[in-house]
Amino acid sequence: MKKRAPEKPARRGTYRHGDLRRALLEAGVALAREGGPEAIVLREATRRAGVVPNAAYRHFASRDDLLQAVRSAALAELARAIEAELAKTRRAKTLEEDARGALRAVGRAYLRFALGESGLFRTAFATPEDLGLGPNPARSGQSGLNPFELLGSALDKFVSAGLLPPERRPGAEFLAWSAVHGFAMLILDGPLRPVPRAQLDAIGERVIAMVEKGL
Amino acid sequence: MKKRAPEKPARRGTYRHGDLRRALLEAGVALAREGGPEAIVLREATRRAGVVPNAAYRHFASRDDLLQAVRSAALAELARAIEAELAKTRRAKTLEEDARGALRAVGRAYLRFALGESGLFRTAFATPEDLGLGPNPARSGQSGLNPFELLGSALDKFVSAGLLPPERRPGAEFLAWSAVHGFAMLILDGPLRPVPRAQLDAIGERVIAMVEKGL
DNA sequence: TGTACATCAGTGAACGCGCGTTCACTGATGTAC
DNA sequence: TGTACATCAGTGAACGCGCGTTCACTGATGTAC
Repeated sequence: MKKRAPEKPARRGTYRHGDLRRALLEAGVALAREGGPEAIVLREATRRAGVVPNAAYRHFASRDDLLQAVRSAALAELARAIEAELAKTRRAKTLEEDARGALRAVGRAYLRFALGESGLFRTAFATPEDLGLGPNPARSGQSGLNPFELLGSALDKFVSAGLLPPERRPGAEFLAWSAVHGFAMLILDGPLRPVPRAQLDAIGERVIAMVEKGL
Repeated sequence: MKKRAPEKPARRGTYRHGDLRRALLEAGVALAREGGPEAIVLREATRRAGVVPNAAYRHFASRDDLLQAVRSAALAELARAIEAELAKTRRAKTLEEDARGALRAVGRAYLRFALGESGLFRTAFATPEDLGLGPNPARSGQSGLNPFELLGSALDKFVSAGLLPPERRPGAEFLAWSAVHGFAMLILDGPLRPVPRAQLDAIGERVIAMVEKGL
């Protein structure tokens, strides 16, 4: 029984909103954070922005257009989370330690984001029109790399360190990504949901170790 | 622009249907096969069964009740697919070869099912109330084992063959499952969707190899 | 074997829901002269 | 500096959609006597 805000706009004072596009996008991100992609509801976003429902159409062509914008924002937030974890781990003594550290950091950050921001995580992977492995500033962190590219650069280090034969480098992203992504999915809407967090973290470490060893 | 069947029941002759519960379940499975869990629509199932919409409530408490029944059927079908693949691979010379063969069979069947029956696959993992790793005849194949248990028994062979230290056996299902499940998800509604099938199969083999090596 | 009756599977009609989206509008802003 | 006007952001009202679900009903079946 959610209390429902009145359909009419909240008080605003000015006739013009000023920055409605940004307000709608932020409302969309908030909705996604709270309830995943299906919680991104045009009318609710306009309610939160204090504006009449159809006003959204000045800034987004459709509900899906808003969804895709939120999705990009979610990917960018994931990229920043990975970057932050990488920054904590930098500077190992050997190339090998450095490479291993980077891959584990990417994996850990990915899993932490999936569990801690599950709404945004699910939104980031909501069935997309543009699948977007390629460079895209709207989906990148401060480094200008998106999550996929960040994983790729960790794998490049594996090659540099001699831990991964160059001929197995192409496509290696998908191996690592599959393991960690699958684990996240089994938790988020799969059979691992009831397992307590501490135990999940332990299995998560094993998943990452499996990738490291199995690549 | 789907053509819409008339809401009124198709001709039937008899007032009683005879086996409406089964008919609704089968319609539900067909819908899931065609379009995944969200395609399981009560009214459409009753249309296909040639019955008025509310007749469904004689046999299912709600739409979700039907969904869960379809979900169990989908899991059972997955179990049978795995069993079929296992049956093809049986009888290797050594325990070791046998174990590896079993694990690869499970992985291959899982991926083939995910790609070939993506609607049922997604339904099998639609967010569940009963998460169901435990034994459940409605979700099992001929062996009486459900998909999770079939994976488990392949891993038991790894332990018997000395390929996996017994202390790492608990939870090993989740490692293997994560990798293969994640790969399936990246294809079904993730960034691997546009990749051609042949290439996916190749990466799939590498994912399974990673699990085998990384466990 | 025949009839009365309880059972309950399927019918008929109707709800409310909240959404995305369209249309014709109004009124604030900023630019051209 | 002052006014006329085009622009276009936000308003107001309304749709249709198809769904899941509820209610009071009808009519076939099978069982008890």
